Amino acid sequence: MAKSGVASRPRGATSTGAATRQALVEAAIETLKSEGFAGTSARAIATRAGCNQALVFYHFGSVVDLLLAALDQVGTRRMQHYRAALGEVTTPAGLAAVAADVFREDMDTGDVAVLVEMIAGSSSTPGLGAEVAARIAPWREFAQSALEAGLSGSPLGSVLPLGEFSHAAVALYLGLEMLSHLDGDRSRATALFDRALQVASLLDAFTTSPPVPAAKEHP
Amino acid sequence: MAKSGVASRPRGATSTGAATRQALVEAAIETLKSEGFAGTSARAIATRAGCNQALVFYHFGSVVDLLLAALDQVGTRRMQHYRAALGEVTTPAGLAAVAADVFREDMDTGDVAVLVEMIAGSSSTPGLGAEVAARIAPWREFAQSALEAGLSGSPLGSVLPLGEFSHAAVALYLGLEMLSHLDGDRSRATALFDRALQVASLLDAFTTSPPVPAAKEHP
DNA sequence: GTCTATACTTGGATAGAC
DNA sequence: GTCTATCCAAGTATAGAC
Repeated sequence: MAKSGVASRPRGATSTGAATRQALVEAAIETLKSEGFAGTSARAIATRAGCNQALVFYHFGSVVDLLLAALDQVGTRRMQHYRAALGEVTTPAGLAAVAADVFREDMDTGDVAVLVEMIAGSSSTPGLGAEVAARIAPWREFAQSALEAGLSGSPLGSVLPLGEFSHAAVALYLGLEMLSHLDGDRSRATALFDRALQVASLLDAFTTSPPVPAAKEHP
Repeated sequence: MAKSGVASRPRGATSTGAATRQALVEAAIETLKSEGFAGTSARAIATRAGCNQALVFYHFGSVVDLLLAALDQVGTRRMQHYRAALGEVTTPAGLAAVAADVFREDMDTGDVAVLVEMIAGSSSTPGLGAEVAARIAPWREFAQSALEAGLSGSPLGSVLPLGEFSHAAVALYLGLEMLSHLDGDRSRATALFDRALQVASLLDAFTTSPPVPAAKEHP
């Protein structure tokens, strides 16, 4: 009911405040990445957003609610990107290649660190755990559909227990991010994805891939 | 220097203070498990230990130093237990059975949650990351020797890149704990270990190996 | 060694001026 | 919508009595 239409805002004013709202979300994300859950206070966020601490409570009511909004943002952002990257993946090697790519990006952006910090931080705030869990669930579903897509051509697809594998995939992803972030060394994780690509390519070779209309990739 | 010998303590006195020191470490562990890194303050720990908040600083100098002592304690404790459980494992199925057992225990005790909280909490305190990383390293080494032991009889042992796999194993372990702890649902993780046991048993069957003593217990 | 008391800092949250 | 000012709770850490 508030937040209503058209917003006849005065000349030159800094928009409707939606801009600062967005700035706060973005600042919350960055603060979670670099300072962790324990270091992400209303003051720290506001400073990074270049605005006043009180605005956190005006726009979001509380710090944790802002943090959840940040988690939502990073979630939908990454999910869109993952879906696009998954694109026309139909083979194990294709899946592995995309996974390696995407993981490398996630190391660079640090987006997954936001997830990790929110999960670990959940223990300290009553009720937060359930909220975070609800926002993690889609990732498991996505992982499963990715596995299905990548193994659709392979006999493995109908044999492997994809429900359990998808859970493992999410867990592994989070664990790798956590360890890489800890010592700042992503080489171990990338080496692992390289290896996965090798194995997947081997799988491809064993699978008679009949149609596969020579992809529409462009160089 | 300090902490010197023999401590001719008065009759009936509560030992030399080593007892409260230990109580503080134990309380720190429990607080990390239930309140998370962000919720683990000197006051919270002292309350749980049944002593005064000032003793944290008397015995450990700072909260983070106590937390690191707690991490050490949980680390050596679990490492001892893991080594014992690994015992005479020489086959994939044996390894999988032990791993499932041990993970189930870790879910119950929550010891791995301490690791996870410390890793995630590292971001918020300068210098803590390196300390924690140093204490994680032994786990990767242990995982590797466990894999070597479990695959010693199998041709897989000489083919698989154990260095990379051990890193993945640690990451997976941490990730599974994190997710299980989040929604309080350990069924997904245990289902996964059950599945691993099936696969490992299959591997055993393909490997002509001498009579092997069966796993110690089964449901 | 352990406690009480206290100094100082930071954080969450609200009221009110602009 | 945004800022200043402020209240209050909680945290780290130290000093000093017992």
